[in-house]
Amino acid sequence: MEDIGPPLDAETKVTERPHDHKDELRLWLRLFTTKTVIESEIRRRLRDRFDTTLPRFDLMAQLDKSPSGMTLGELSQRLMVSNGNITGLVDRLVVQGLVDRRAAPNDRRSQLVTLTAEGRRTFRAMASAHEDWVADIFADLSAAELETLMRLLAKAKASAHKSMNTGTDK
Amino acid sequence: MEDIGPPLDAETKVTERPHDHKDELRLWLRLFTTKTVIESEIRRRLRDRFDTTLPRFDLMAQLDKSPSGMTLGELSQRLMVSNGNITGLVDRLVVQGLVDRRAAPNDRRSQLVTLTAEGRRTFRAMASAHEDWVADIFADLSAAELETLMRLLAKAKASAHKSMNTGTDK
DNA sequence: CCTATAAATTTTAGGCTTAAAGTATTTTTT
DNA sequence: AAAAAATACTTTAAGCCTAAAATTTATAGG
Repeated sequence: MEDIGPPLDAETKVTERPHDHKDELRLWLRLFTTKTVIESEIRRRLRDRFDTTLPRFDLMAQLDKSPSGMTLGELSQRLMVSNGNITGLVDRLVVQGLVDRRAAPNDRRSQLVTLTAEGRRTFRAMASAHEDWVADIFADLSAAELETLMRLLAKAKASAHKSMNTGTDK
Repeated sequence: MEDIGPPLDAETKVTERPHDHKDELRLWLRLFTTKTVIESEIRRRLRDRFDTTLPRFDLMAQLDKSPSGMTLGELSQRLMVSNGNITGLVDRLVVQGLVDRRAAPNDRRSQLVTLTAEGRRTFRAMASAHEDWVADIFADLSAAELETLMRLLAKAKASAHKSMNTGTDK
């Protein structure tokens, strides 16, 4: 039998005897490693077959969905990365001739970024291969399992967001 | 009606008419963003409350589990990062006085890395807070949902590993 | 013993990333 | 209109990360 120690009063019980959170920790570790394994495979393929990187691919994917172009600020928000990061990423894509950067019509602070014709052609080829890679990576999961994962990950993300606002110490 | 084009022989059918893989793509995107959201929150808390980074925390976690120390090569494998990366991380932790680096007994090529007394004390405090953060982040998921996620992520990881070895073009 | 190969680590060059400070422009307030 | 605040972006300093080349030490074969 388990020794539960001396009796505790009601107020201190929870903090004195927190149930352990090893399961959540294990889940977080597994989420982390699963993502790492998949991501490093995708990065490797992008590099080997298209001589590009995941951040550049992601940026181009956003632009492909916005034919009229996006500002650096919009890209920063969509890709969830800092402004300064986008500056450098766009710089390198401009050098490669895959995107264009031009002044926004009404605001001289802003710049509109668009795919060049070559950028669009290149992206479409990469996206097609990428879709196949991902399908291959998840090939062993049934449609029902995919759906369950989608739902639970959404729930996890929502839970995480909630804990950021109401969390122990922000 | 859809024009399915000329008849295809059995061998080429699958590759000529792949069903679309948008679901897998969406799942990958969700896995990615879920991990990003959680990870950036954890990084922020590690920085704000302990003035450290996730890679350093992860490295110290490995050392905490190996009281007799680990070589740089072992750390590299466990953390799934390159050798050169570990060199720099250990350098910075040595400067901070959190880890020690000493020659391995039987092989002058190797070095054994261990937590210092302060490193161990510091890590234990961080690990305890970290466990609480993660529990908080996943608070809205039931035990059954945690278990399902664990299982499906393991399956996804296994599927990914398989596709790396047998994949379209390695 | 000597040479070739392997293993452990470091170095190098380059890219990604952030937070914080700085610049230019626009909008709001007074 | 002038001053103040906000917005869009760039720069800076520092850390993380990789692949590939280089260095040092160990091991194996002759």
